[in-house]
Amino acid sequence: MSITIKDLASQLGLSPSTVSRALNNNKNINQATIRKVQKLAKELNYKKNNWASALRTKKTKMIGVIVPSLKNPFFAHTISGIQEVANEKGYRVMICQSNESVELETHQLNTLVASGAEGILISISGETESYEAISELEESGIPVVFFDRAFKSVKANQVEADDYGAGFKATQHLLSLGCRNIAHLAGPENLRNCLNRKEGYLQALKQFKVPVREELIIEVSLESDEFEDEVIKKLLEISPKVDGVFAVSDPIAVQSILHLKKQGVKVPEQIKVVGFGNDSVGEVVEPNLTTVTQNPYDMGIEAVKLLMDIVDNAGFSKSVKQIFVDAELIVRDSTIN
Amino acid sequence: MSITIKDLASQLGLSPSTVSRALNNNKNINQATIRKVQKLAKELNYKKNNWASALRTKKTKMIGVIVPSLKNPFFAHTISGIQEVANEKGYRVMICQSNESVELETHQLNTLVASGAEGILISISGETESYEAISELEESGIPVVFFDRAFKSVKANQVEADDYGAGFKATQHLLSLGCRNIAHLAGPENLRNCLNRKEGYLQALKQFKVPVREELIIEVSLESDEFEDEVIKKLLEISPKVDGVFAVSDPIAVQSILHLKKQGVKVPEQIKVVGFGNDSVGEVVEPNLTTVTQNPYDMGIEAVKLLMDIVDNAGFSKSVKQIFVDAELIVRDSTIN
DNA sequence: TTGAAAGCGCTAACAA
DNA sequence: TTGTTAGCGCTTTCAA
Repeated sequence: MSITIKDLASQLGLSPSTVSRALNNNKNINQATIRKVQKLAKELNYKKNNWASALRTKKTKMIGVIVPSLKNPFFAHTISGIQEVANEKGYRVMICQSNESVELETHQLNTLVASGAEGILISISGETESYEAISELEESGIPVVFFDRAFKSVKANQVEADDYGAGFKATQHLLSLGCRNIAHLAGPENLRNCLNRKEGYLQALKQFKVPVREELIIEVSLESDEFEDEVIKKLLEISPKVDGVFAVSDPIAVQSILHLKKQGVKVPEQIKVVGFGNDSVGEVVEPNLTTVTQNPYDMGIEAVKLLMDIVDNAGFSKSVKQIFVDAELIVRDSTIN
Repeated sequence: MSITIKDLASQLGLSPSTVSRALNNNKNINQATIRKVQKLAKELNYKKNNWASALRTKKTKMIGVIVPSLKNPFFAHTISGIQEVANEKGYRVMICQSNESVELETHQLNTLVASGAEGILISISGETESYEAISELEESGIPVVFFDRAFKSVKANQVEADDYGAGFKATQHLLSLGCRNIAHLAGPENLRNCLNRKEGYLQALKQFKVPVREELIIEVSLESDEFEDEVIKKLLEISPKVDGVFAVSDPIAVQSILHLKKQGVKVPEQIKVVGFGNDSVGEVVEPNLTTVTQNPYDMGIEAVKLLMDIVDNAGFSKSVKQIFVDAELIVRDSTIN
């Protein structure tokens, strides 16, 4: 079929090992030979067989990434960061989606292992509650780094947005504008970062000595398609009247704004809204959405760097690193007029 | 390191070949043996080494996808469709981004080949002008299917939106609403689908006997970040006054609306705007954007099906298939009040 | 129904 | 600096 090292070797009257060395720019080899070999390789359009090489060296030069969904721009950006750095270091990246399903997630994990991923970056699905499948991986020597979403109870290598700080900043912003009845549209309880955003919200209230009211915290699905009129109705029935909303994500915040406007509520005059994540929709909705940004691209870069460090120093460092990527408040029209 | 067929064999007192057969559910083998082997495999958490297997069988069960950018939701959706079908058929998918650069694109192509992709799905970068690198692939026996973006001059297997029909529908919609001075914000000339959208625009004008005016066709970058005030200024200086805009993409259309509003122009009263692609931003901008949708998910599915057909009947069918996925007009507030 | 042996393409000791 | 040899883990003849 396609051309192999053996073919090159026989055409040049060299041994396969010499050709291999020449192709890999080995130092103990004649420069002239290198040129000769590489010239013919190019001519014949030789392409190295990565698996044969991987089989021999046990280095696949491949890492895996599992995200809940590529359709989420946040992950699209993270992956761009990951690929950027990985490719620079000569690593390929295999991207999988879990579609927020544990079953699929486990399947993808297995596939990645069977394909010889040297390390795995994962942002767990909303459903995932057990760390078992993943800890098994680590025991078998494949390092794992969590990014964006991790387990709340497990100490593991991870890179996260500083969700706590971000939730705090968002809420503080509303408080400093005079809001005292701030609702929080919260994400699922099992996702640590959603939880942390909520913690930030609670902490900010505490610091401003505003009592927490449970009815102001409404759990919503992260799928903004599933956003329901119900949520806004519930919100508007609360008394004393809600004057600020901190939403767990920008799409949710945008949906809220759209629904609020439909109900005749003026944003920001009557209710101020802050989102989370600096999604592009926030720049389009009117009023433009105030939000906190998580710098997904940077997060991807931090995550893959951490993973590569571990992969390169295989086995070393029993310690665990947790990196927080700073969040930043972006003030737009949905809170200030 | 990790557990191999040999390990299983020695623990069971069987030969590696028997174990291999048992794991692959070969028919010429005792059912009891199969059970025994698979039980132990599960116990010891055996994971097949895909490369070793690929090296032997020449079947990698892997296909590659190259897209300009994952950040473009269109491609994110297409890829979801691709992965869905591919995974169902037991294929893995390797996703690469070209970042709209030919150089990177070629590099990714090489990597995919070296990694043993059995077929490649590609949506070419805005820069790519030569078909050479890709035809080389096909000669070496790796089938290629283009999707969404292909070369205008080359007959190849491809799945595209019916850009022509979509451009026609969009323009026809504006014409039927009474617009007679319709500007077209066009994409780069080397992308066939951009060209086809323009052709649809031209054809619709012709059918309505509206003369084409070159100054109404303004070429813009596809990167909506790079959208310039200039474009709108130029647009507003044209006389007789522009009363409709057909933009090559939704982000461009949205940018236009935002800039028009900034200039005090009322949409749709003074200028009606139609986009292309049914991007989520279109549902958020005010007025909501009228657009034509390309069904990216379906396109991904069609493309991967076509590829898998070719891969499965390797070498067969010297003929070339071109599939057009129907586009559909979605009327919203940016054209009707 | 099972086993022995060979080989996919590559690389790394070791020897020359 | 180059060649010889062996083997990564798997599958597949061929023989038993």
